[in-house]
Amino acid sequence: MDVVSPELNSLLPDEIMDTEAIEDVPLSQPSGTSDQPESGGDTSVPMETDTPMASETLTLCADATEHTQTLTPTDSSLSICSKSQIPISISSMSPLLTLKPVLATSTATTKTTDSMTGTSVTTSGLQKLSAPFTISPANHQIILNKVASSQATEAAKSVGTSPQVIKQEGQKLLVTAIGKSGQPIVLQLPHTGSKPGVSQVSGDAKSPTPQFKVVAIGGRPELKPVVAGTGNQVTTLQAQQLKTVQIAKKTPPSSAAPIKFIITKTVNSKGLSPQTSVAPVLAGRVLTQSSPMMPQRTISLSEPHGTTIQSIAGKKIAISPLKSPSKVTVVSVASPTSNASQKSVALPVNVALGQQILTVQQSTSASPVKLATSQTTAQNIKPVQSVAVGGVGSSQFKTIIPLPQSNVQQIQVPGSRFHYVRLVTATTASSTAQPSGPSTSSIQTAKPMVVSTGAVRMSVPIVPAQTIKQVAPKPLASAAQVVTTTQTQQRLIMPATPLPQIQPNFTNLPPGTVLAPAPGGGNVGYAVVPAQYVTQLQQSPFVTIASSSGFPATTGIQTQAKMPLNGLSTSETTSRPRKPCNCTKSQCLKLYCDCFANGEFCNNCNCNNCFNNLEHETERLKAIKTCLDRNPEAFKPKIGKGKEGESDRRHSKGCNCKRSGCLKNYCECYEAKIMCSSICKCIGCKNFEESPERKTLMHLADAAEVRVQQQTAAKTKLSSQISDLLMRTAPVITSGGGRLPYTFVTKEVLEATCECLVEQAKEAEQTHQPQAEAERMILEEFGHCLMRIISSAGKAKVDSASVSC
DNA sequence: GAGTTTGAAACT
DNA sequence: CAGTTTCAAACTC
Repeated sequence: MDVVSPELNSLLPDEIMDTEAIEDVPLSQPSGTSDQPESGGDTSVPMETDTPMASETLTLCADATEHTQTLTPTDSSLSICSKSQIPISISSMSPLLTLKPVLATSTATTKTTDSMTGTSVTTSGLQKLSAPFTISPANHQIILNKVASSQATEAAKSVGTSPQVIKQEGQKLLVTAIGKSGQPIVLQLPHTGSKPGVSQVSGDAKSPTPQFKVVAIGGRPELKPVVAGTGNQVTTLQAQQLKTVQIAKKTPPSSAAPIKFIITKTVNSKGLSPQTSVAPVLAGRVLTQSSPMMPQRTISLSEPHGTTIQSIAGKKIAISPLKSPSKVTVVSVASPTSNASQKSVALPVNVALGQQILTVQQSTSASPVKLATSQTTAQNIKPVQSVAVGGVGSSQFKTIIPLPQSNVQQIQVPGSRFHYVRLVTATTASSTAQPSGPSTSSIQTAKPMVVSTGAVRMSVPIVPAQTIKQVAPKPLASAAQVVTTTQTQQRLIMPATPLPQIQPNFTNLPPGTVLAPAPGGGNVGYAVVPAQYVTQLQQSPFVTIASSSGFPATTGIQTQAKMPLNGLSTSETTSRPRKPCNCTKSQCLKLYCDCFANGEFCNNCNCNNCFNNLEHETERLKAIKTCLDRNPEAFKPKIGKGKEGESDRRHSKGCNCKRSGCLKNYCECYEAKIMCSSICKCIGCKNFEESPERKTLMHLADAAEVRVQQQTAAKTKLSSQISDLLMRTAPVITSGGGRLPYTFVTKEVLEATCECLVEQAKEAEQTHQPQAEAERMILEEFGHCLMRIISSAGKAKVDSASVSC
């Protein structure tokens, strides 16, 4: 069941690689406290799910109020409450339930709502979900009660907690709690249990239409029943559609990691294919059901480290960047095709929690990442390329998002760090099992990848750069590829379909790279979108990815990576608005364009005929490929550390200046505020340590800077003085010094003055004075009024002074 | 703001 | 790899 290769596993953080939960089905107490500092600052994150179906709701409630979710619709229901007395009850026809609750205390409330269909997902304050379970075979319900923390901690022991397995008639519900904070709780409801040691009882043959209606997690009082159909009946019965709802729960700073729930529902609308596979991926874990012949349904409830919320329903994807430290971008892609025989959603999610990676993969290969993969899925697995580009300690995540037919919509919530990407995969009727697709064996490359069956595939690996460096830099088989680069920024790549024709070397992909499907090719492309550029995409209908702003630059390399030529720090560069380009002929697809060279999309630029945007994914991809072909390091920072042992930054290639003396910004070294080095080929260089010209220039620059600072300070001081003066003079001075003249212009005075002016105007009108004369008369009267006011003011002041004296 | 200078990128 | 051209930023007026 493991999909992650051992070597990769070894590289992954413990939190991510804690996969024992899945395999170890035995019950275990939820782990203890979460070490996760992440705050629950974000209280709610709206999620958007596309649910063509009627509203379906899965509710997990953890709030103080006692919520008992009992989903006892016809078939099955899932209800999880984390309240102390609140049970998690799961009822399905033939469920095999594995519950691995993580001890997570989260107060964050996440709500996902599908306005279209009314599907809503709500997660709130899910607190320690823990055993014991209460299983009532009679009504197919499993009640998971919150266990006292002490129990949980004991059972949890160090980090991981063994999963709790509840067997119930062939279906299983996996609630996986990862011992460490930040790890997901996965609830999986495969129709048939394939795991050893788990009694596999076929679902109730009489089970009604298999449906999962789980949408709400958290403290929403109104809980809707979750209906989970048995996997057995899927074949021709009800129209099924794949629905995936992922709910992320935020974790308060002190509490355990937030819980993210992913609920995936596969609904075959046409019932064309008996095989329906849903591979929910939660917090880096993918639980897949493997039942070759049986339709699969998986409900995954995961608790991500961060506040990420994923809502995947049908065709929509919600991506929510997290607050640091859990800088996680979650991307979900679902593209159920109406008549696709197999509708599967693979939601492999690699979530980097801070520096952590959560990798969820769907494959049968034994990898540290544990997942339940349906065999049927394997049959239908299409090649999925998940590229994890992790910059060394990069402070940002980049996301490569499969762009299904350019149907990516950005959903952004103002004021929220959560960014959502809606990926609408073009409907392909041929999503049926594709033998030509990557074989399962290829998928089993034991490399971090995510393979999903059906038309939709998702892979969201986020690899911390420092954690993984060269995992699979080499292009892999078409089926699955994992590319890990030492890019300074982390990227999130979500392949949704077979690899596009253009497969540039991801190792050097620039941030913001969009890997688009080849023209006329597959319906899915790749978009590499740096998180910090999400804002650039607000106007873009395609992709939205958000990033957390608080990514700290952990390493010098990282800082340098984000340090453009100007030598600014990462925070500086990210916070400072990028200078707009003015390209006219390059279409912003050549390195002439700074935006393109920096891996950014043009935004608010002055360029003409710009192709450096998501609207021109293909062209941009080609351009990137061209640049990489020409120079594999074209998109790498030019300013990096020097030779080993050298701490000073230096230009990677050196400059070639001839006339500027390397003392103008023409020189890239000078522009980066670094001195030329031995690798420079400049002529007449004056940009060296002892250069008098350089010193003079530096002094001048310093002097200018000081001057600017002084001017700024002077302006500030002057402004402050003016404000202070106004503040002091505005109010009437009643004691001592009297009042300034204008303070005598009270309302009454104004009214009187106006009356005088009006009277003067009337008089002029009555006397038939010309307009000019009338104006003169009025102005004259106004002058008289002013004189009287001033006179009165002076008199009053004198009187006041005399009185005071 | 227009024109010039400059050097990296692109091209041959 | 070197020479040339293209390009956009930097700079000057």
